[in-house]
Amino acid sequence: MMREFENACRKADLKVTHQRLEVYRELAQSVNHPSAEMLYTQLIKKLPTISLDTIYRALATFEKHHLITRVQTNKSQARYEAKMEQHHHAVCSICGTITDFTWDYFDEALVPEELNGWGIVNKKNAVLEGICKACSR
Amino acid sequence: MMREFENACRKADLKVTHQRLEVYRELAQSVNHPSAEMLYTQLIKKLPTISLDTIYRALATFEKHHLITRVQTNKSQARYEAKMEQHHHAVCSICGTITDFTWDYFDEALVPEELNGWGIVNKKNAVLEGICKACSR
DNA sequence: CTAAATGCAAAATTTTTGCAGTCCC
DNA sequence: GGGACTGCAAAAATTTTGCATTTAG
Repeated sequence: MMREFENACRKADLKVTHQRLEVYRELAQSVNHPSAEMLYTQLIKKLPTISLDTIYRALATFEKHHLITRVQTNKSQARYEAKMEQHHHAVCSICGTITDFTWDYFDEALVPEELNGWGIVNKKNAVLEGICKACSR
Repeated sequence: MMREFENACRKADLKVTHQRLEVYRELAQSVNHPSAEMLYTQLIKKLPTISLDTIYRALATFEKHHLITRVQTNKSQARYEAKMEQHHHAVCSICGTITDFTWDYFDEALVPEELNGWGIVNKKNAVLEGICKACSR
């Protein structure tokens, strides 16, 4: 996985630095779509000298080169994910947890006629909102 | 429309103030899913003494009472809309414009089995990303 | 060696809060 | 009149930037 990432960096003319590798590794291992701050809290344990702005810069760079995705949220903090395969999100309104899921039926659907003149559609995602099992007790 | 809003406020025990009415009116008239800042720029023309924090507070209050919606974006600024009928968004990656559309086929679809154990789904939305007509030249 | 990346500090942006005064109900 | 709301100012939270130094290629 890290091998793939390194190759993607080289292909994009990005230098493979220790910090970038660790930021990516931490993000890829996370299941919780972390923010820059959350990554920082984790990373500083292993890399005591890493700075928050390096993480911001790494994330922005990765996103620009489509190595990671900035997740759509309605919270003030930006959150990220390394998973690039087509998938969707279910967001708990109480705890804010974002759960990934796949939905072939949706992926195969054609966009409505209403959008025919809109432009070029590159990405099509579903966002569900509700209350997760854990919070509904 | 403003009448409806006033009633909704009373039902929610919210005082109907001049500022709140104007914030709501401006948002309801906007087609561009504005941010607090954008609303402020508009509103100050008519209400020279209104402050930005009042707008933030009004928006937060309206959202809490489900009178408006905070739109999911991957930009740092929060954006809002007054339209509460079920609809979806197409976002232009270049200019950031958010276009509303309806999609009955999607609305009627059942969520995938994979999500059966997740919890209670309250809302189901599609977000398309692409390049709008104007930007694709 | 050189351009790009990092760390530090400082600034910019966006949002929230405390408090005194004002206004709706 | 009383509690909710507003405006002001100040703070908090989040993100970006300038610059000297370090590092990957």
